[in-house]
Amino acid sequence: MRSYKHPAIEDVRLEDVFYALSDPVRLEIVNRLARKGEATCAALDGGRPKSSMSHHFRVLRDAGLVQTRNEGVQAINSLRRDELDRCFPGLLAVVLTLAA
Amino acid sequence: MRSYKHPAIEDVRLEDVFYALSDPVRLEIVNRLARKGEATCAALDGGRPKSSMSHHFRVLRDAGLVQTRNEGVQAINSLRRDELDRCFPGLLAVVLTLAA
DNA sequence: TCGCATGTTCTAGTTTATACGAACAAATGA
DNA sequence: TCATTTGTTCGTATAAACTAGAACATGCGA
Repeated sequence: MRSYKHPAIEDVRLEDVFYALSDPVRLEIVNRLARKGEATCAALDGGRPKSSMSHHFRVLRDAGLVQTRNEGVQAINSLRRDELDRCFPGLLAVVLTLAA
Repeated sequence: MRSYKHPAIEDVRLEDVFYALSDPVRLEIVNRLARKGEATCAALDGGRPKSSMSHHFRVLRDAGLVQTRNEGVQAINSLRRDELDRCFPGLLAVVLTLAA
């Protein structure tokens, strides 16, 4: 459980972001992270297996939406708000408004 | 070449819209339609085969993004701007700004 | 009526997701 | 040191997408 790859936000394509958001589970994750600020993977599984959640978080990381850091034994996830706002101004706000 | 299925905009889920926009070809189509207002399928193929374009337009229709009507032998496509703005306020504007 | 143009539908092939169990890695605490 | 917890990685099975050719339907003009 160590070393996550986070792409430079400039390398993220708009299509990648849309793709990441096209799955209900991931859209829910983004929505929850926006409200909670941070959350572990386990806190957001809906009874889904760990491997499935790990997969979805990875897609979100690859799309530049989520950043993950380790804290002890757990992984803390949060949105890359500032960077997203800089590179895709307005997008996150609309997504969070509509997904709420 | 007749009778297209256009879902009621209320039945369209946000994920469906994101999914439709997650393909570069389709994002390009949406972008072009926004500028041109209307266009036939043939006008927007980039040398791609007709069947591929037909597929992408169908995905866009199913996601509520595009409406198609027949005019003689050709199919005229356009964005469902007003309906999208009503059901997903702000979304199209952001998409078109960022995809430009 | 015949031929042409525009798209759709069908089908197949290849690729790409998704889901999930099992094995594994790392950190923590007993 | 050993068991526990959290999450990753691997392998595999199933489902869905993308691409594209071929056949087909429709409308129009010659």
